[in-house]
Amino acid sequence: MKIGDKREKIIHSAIYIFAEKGFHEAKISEIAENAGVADGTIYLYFKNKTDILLAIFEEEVAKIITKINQRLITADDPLEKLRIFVKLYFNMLMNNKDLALLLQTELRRGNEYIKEYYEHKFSEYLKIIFDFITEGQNKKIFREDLNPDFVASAIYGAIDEVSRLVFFSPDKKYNFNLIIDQLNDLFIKGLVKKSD
Amino acid sequence: MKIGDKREKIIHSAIYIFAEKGFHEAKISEIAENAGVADGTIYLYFKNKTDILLAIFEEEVAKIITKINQRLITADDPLEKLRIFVKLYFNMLMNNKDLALLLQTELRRGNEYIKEYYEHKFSEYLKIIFDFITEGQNKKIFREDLNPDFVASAIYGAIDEVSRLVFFSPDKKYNFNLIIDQLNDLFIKGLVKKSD
DNA sequence: AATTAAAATGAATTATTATTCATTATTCTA
DNA sequence: TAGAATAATGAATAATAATTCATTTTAATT
Repeated sequence: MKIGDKREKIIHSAIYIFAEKGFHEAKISEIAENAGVADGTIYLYFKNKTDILLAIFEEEVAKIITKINQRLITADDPLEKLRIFVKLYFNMLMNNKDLALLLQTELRRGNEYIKEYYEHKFSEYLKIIFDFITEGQNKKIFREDLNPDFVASAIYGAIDEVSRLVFFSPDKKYNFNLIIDQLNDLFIKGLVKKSD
Repeated sequence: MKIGDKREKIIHSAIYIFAEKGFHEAKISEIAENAGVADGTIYLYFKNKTDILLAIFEEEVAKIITKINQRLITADDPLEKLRIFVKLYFNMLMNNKDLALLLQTELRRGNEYIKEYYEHKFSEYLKIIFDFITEGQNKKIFREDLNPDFVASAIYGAIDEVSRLVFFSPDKKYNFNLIIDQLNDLFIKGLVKKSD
């Protein structure tokens, strides 16, 4: 086994077990078993249980933010940026269910260690949206009367909750592209029927 | 002290402590101390720690749903129902910060005991929105191409996340009525500037 | 192949807290 | 008001699970 592989394995087992049971109900011994290592081995790679959670946030969230930002700089129309963001972010959630559930539950906790992280890193997420909203307002494409902070939170929260609808309706077969289009449509055009 | 008062006191202390620390970090002894009773007393009113959490969900969420439904039947325009819902629900979150934080964190957990509750009771929330959305579509007020399930989740998630923005920006003084108006505006008219 | 160094193990330890229950206080009843 | 019944207490118990570390295994070096 390559160096570094073991750490990766532990991280991925932890994402899975944390998502499955929640941080506190997840036992180190379960993570170790799932990763195929001994309990003690985990402590060679991580200071303690919390340290695993923080490593997941630090590393995995950073990957996502980087990926989204890289894609967004290829567009310059704010409307297109919104569409790209919704598509990328929603698809990312769908393709990383365990990580998504973990972020959605544990990132919300009030724990001191997480709170610090939350306030710092989570705002980067919102900043991505905030930026193309204000850009759109400056370019007179988006309405200027809406506070971009509220809009950023609203869009983020909406995507998040719709992803949970999908996760918790395992019986239903959803068309992800349809969901993405409809979310964009709702944000862009609103609910009300156009009088044409 | 009146009969029943003690149970109420424990419930309210639990809401406070659970919201502050999270369910698992909250100690029975802390809840007892805050409520001004002995640790053992809590077990005269509740089977165990989880039972307190479930009681909070059962009782407090039921109150909210009842209140919203009672108010909604006084309106018949779906657009007005949307406005009423957003206003009532957002204000409820603002006026019950501890309960709001508790619902937002613990209701998302994957625990078996909560999952059962979540799937049953949480859907009642979404059903409220779902109903006036479909009503609006049937009356040709709302666009019919949007899946009302997605819209319900999106609206719920948006309000929830904006409430967290407010909770976690204690320095900023937000005008709640402005937020409510802007949320409604976003849902109803969308982001894009009207070409007039 | 022998020696040293690094990595991994998992049983034992430790710390934490939910829960119990023998005891005490309070309230009710006749 | 005495005696029974009910409610409350909180120190002791029990259960759980994170963490440690003496020992073993594997890898690297000469």
